[in-house]
Amino acid sequence: MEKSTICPRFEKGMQILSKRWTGLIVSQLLTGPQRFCNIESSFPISGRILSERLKYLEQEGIVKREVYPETPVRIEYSLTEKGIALAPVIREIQNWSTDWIEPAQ
Amino acid sequence: MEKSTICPRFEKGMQILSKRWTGLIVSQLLTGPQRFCNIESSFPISGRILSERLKYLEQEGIVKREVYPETPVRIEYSLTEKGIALAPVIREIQNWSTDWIEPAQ
DNA sequence: CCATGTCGTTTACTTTACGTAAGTTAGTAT
DNA sequence: ATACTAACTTACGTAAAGTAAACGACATGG
Repeated sequence: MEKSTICPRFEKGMQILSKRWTGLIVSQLLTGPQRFCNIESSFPISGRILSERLKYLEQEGIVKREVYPETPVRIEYSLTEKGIALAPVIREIQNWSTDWIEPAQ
Repeated sequence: MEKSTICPRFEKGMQILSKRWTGLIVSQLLTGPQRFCNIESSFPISGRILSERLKYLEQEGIVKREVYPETPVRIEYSLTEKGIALAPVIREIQNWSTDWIEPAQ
């Protein structure tokens, strides 16, 4: 295993996107801000990993976490500008999937 | 962990792209057909995993493996039509990385 | 013939990531 | 007090990935 000959920014971007679930979480948040339990029920991710990923994406400046001290307290996750900028990536993955993945596995 | 409420094709596409290294392998092969050792030296992937991923991508119909019985034997990996169709996805990830990832980590 | 080298791949073993299930905390309702 | 929900967190087992060494096919050189 040697060092890269490719662009480190691209490598880092890929690293984020190729972490399991991050793409789906971003695509889900592109439909609008929402709470933990809503994301959790959108695809078969475990709560433990969703929690871990949201924290990671927050660190990467892609996701924003906001606490609304209502009653009951509401915690809402949304995309930052950096996260919203991933929309074209998600769109292209959707296009490719529609064109090249067979509907029935 | 529950079932998905999202498009299964998109979920499958995401699954492929969010497997570690697949995006980088595809982006490397977009620069042209090449052999194992060349891909291996493009980024810090281990030979064991590169071998595993190429087999996986071949199964998914994204990568094509061709053996040229020269001396020494040459094995060349290239993208299928399905693989080449990933170019816009890779391009958008590159754009996003250029715009949003800081050069020095 | 036997040692040496290369390429792609495989095996054995360790480390890290992920999945499952149960527990925690804070607030609300019954 | 008890029960319930949302959002985590902890503990633990399994699966995936990393490291290092070895393998088989072939070629070359002594």
